[in-house]
Amino acid sequence: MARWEPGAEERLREAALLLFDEQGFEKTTVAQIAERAGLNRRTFFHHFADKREVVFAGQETSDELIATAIRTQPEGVPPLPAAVAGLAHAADTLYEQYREGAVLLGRVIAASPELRERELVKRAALADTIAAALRARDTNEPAAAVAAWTAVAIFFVARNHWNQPGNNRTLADLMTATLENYLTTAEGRPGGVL
Amino acid sequence: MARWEPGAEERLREAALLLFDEQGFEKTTVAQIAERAGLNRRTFFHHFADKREVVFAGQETSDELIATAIRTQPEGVPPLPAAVAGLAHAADTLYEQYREGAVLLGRVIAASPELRERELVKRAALADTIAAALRARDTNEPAAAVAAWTAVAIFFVARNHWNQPGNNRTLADLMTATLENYLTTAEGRPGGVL
DNA sequence: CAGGTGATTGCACTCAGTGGCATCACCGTA
DNA sequence: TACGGTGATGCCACTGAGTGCAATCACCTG
Repeated sequence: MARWEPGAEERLREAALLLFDEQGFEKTTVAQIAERAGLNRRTFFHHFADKREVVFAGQETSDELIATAIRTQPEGVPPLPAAVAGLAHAADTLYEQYREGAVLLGRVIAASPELRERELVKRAALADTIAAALRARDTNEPAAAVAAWTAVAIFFVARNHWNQPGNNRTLADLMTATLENYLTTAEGRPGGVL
Repeated sequence: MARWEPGAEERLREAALLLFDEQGFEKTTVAQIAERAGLNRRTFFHHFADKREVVFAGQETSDELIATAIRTQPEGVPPLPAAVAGLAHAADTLYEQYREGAVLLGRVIAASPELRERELVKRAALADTIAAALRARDTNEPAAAVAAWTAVAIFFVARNHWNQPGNNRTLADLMTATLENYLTTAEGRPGGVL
């Protein structure tokens, strides 16, 4: 007989998400999360660096995958389409599986300023990864940074659609459409609404 | 004779910046800041909502100014150039005065993850303002969000150059140059005629 | 069976942030 | 001059996040 029930981390994550959804992130204490998971407050901090991390854990963006997906785009492809294509490829591999939990997750994050703040950090890290990959394709530094942030914006705009309860298009599909729409709209031509 | 020395808020800000620069943000306690400013710990929180805010206070982005600057761009101008032009116009009015303090401020923020995190929140708020202004110019929703984040990226890339000790170009000038460079290299349109 | 490993726990601590209340110069008004 | 309101400041006590350290104890290995 095991001394501890297995899956402590998963239990903590689940308890946290439910409590955050019920009471809000700010009104939920780590002690409550631990108690619902049948664990000690101290144990929570052995699994997650802080209270916010429990929401984002498991969403490792796999920098390696994204970077190589961008680097291996055909040579002639300009930076922004290359970044979006690489990101879309990686997104299909990484994100498509989370589809069920994504709605709850999105609601919880949207409801809390502190969690939105942490998500921005993830965004920035993603942008840095993309920018580095673009520089490796000989894009100059300022353009790489700007294109990276544009690609990230496209990713999150697409993800917000993908998150919608009724949606059944793939994330990669939505990203391509968002890029298309952005480029045609930015040029001032009518049409192309996502 | 006044009961209190005037300029408490300014004294707190100055003490905080110096201490952050000397010891780092994380190793500095609010009690230390207050003590150096000759004030009570509690008083600090009467002036600033939290420890991070003392760094960003006074950098109000004046949403109103930016929004109108974007909205009043000539009608034919497409979203991204309109956003950048409006932002550049507002930047000249708002930022050019802070030039002296900007180097120290930049160094302090760059050195602390917590402060970089807070700066991202300001970025996101700026992007929301810009996106709203673009929608008011009849840009469709997804394109407005993407163009807004691109404009913000251009702004911060330009600001990093502007922050450099040797620099003597204006922020607006650098923004225009960054946009120019981005359009010619990143989106794959020869000549960069957006 | 002895010893090491690792997940868990308990305790005590620092520090951010908050709420409530007291203080007291200053200002306007009677 | 007196009086009451205002607002910046100070003090006390509290909650809760996050940390350091040591102890526990099932399980594994030699």
